[in-house]
Amino acid sequence: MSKDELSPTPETLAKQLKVLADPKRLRILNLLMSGVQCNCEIGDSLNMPANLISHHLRVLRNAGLVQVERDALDARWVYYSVNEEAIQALVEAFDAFFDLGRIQPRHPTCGPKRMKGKPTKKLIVKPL
Amino acid sequence: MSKDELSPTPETLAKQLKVLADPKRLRILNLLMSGVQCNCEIGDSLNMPANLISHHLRVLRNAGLVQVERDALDARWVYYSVNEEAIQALVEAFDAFFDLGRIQPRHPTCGPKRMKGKPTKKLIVKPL
DNA sequence: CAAATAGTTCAACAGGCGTTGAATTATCTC
DNA sequence: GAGATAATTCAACGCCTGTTGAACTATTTG
Repeated sequence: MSKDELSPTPETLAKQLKVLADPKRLRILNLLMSGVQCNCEIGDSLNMPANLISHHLRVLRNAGLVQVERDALDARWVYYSVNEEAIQALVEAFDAFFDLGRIQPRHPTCGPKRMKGKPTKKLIVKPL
Repeated sequence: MSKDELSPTPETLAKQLKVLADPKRLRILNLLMSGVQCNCEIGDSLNMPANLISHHLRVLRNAGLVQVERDALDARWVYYSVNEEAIQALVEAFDAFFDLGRIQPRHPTCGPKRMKGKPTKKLIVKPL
């Protein structure tokens, strides 16, 4: 049985995917899921300038995918971590949208006029 | 037990998500999964010019997410359909990358110097 | 208080890409 | 063959955004 969550609208899903559709942001997320959290550590691993990391982390934070903490002993250090609930919700939305169970058989309302009687028969022939 | 597929590299996943991170392309995919397949029908449903639809369908086709057929009786009509195997693989890659089971406990290699002994204790305090 | 450190913010540039309108191709009808 | 139809391709514009370097804030150290 396929998932019974209602799939999100294309607009909202596209907005979330736009945040993820960047290699460096995904590399940052990848590190965060591996337990790396210090901002400077991310910069070292990815060979990225600190300000660029700040920028991408801000995008991820605005999307609610990432959380921030400050070190209690030395407030200059900040630690980022993945928001598990948000990731969970995102995966569910993605899976619901692309659930293969949603795929319906073809039912075109247009096409050659003479096909009016039985419009949904064999097609193919030339793959273009 | 979580999925045992190895998660894709951030670069390859970002490339695939870039294709999906567009509202109109997602709306097209949404229609294709609902059984609508005629190019003109998509244009009617979405109030989009035909050439723009062609453009987006090309992007989706280059990504392998969509297939094309021509009408056997009237070759002017083309019908698009979702490539189920590609969608399946995409969902699996997405789920594998964002599998919460991948999340490791924090193990920072940097931080305040005096914390050298036990670096991974309580932090939080100010949410910034 | 001055210097150093971790991180953020700002301004500006450059490339990519979605959008648009017109031209082009391919096919079918009369 | 002429005209109509479905779709694609082409050229051009404009905006969004990732990137860069410098300035700025906040905090800690000596």
